[in-house]
Amino acid sequence: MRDRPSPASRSAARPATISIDLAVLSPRGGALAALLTKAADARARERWCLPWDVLRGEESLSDAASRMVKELFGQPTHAVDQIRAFGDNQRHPGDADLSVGFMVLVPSDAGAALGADYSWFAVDRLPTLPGRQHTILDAAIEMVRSRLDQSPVAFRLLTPTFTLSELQGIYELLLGRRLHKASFRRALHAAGLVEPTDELRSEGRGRPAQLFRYAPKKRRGTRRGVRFDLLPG
Amino acid sequence: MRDRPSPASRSAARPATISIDLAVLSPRGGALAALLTKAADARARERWCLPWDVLRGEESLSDAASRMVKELFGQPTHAVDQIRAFGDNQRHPGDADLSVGFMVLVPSDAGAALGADYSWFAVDRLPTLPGRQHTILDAAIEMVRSRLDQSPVAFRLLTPTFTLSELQGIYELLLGRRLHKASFRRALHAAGLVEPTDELRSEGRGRPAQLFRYAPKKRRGTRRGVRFDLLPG
DNA sequence: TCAATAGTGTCTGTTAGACATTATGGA
DNA sequence: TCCATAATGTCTAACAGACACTATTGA
Repeated sequence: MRDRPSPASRSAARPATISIDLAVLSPRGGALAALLTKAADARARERWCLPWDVLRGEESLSDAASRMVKELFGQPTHAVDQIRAFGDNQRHPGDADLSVGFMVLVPSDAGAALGADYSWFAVDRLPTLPGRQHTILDAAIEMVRSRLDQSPVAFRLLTPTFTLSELQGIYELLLGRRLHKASFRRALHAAGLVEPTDELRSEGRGRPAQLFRYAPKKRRGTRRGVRFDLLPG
Repeated sequence: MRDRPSPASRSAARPATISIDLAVLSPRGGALAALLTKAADARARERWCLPWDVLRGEESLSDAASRMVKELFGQPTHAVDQIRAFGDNQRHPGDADLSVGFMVLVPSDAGAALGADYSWFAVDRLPTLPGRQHTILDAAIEMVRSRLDQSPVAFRLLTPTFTLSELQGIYELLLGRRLHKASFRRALHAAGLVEPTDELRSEGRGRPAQLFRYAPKKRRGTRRGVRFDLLPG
């Protein structure tokens, strides 16, 4: 590259097959879970893997991922975020040369119409996955955690209206750490991310909780990211 | 995807050519600059573009990027970070179906041996680039900015030893905002990222500055990212 | 001596983190 | 009534942000 690359060196290009792999994350039973699907491997054993497909025709990467999400969940379109490309020599169920991973966050009520080949697994209780897909899933989890305090990813894991305890639960799930309730609410109020509805929800015994919706105020004056108070543990 | 994809639908795969594109960033003349190279386009006009190459053989993505960096800069190996894959229908100089962008951060003294086909351009004074590479460069700049307070990217833009004013200059460059000197140093000390050497550097007139090196302490007790004080402006 | 840059001490308003208390439902 | 959960008020230590000052060199 110190000299301009010769046409000869560039001709070493090898056409490659590209897959799109989805890391679909959702809160299930108090834990962060990933959506896996059953696939028979070469020896006809049943194995679990991430939902994936090959990239078609002139389709763009994000269009392909959105199409797959629509096929999985139907009309309500969930946002997709590209993680990155994964091209090391790890195993992929489609033997793709290159896989582009996408992170999809869905609320706990999504996926009711999924077929029997699909199941949710808590991310700390995963079955064995093809090596590359395991890497993709790890990267997705790290991505959602790292974005927690900069972007409203938590709300994509919640139904349109939610209680503040549910919201706090999402943060605790992703941070793996208990948060302080009063400080959490104060920080949330300062961030101006939610607004109350006039509905309440009674959750067994105890005082009913007010329902909130995600309603970010235009711009918060402070440069700081939304940082929430942590318990000493 | 609600039903398992049929072999027929998966057979729609189209072999693709993949390029590796480098967004090499470095501080030059008080501004953040990108390394571009001259390339003749189809009509033999000279155009500038990011350094790129096709992905070869069984080479992994990061190996390919590292190889390109080594070819550009020689022995001292600079770290590479993948940005993401770029596959939309924007123009690429090699007409690659898919391009994987990498961010490379190099100090201001790197690149002395680069050929005449290479030149640094301040990122706010760029020539016209192929559309996809412009997108890659924008993503690289956003990436380095977003990582500033979470990971030690600033030190990769500095020589091994540096003055605190130089370090502060890097932060100001990337944040596009002046910082408060005393607060910057206090926050830096609290973060435990640097240690003084016993050398001084005299920079024209004024008191000579102590040289520091990057030496992160194992773990800072605070959960917070390294956040530096900002001037009101 | 002046100018210019390096580096430090201290003050203050804000807030993270913790405590305690009240509110409101179900069993 | 008791208990469980929701929601709010207040205290305190820590710190962001700012100001003012000292230190050390070249011109």
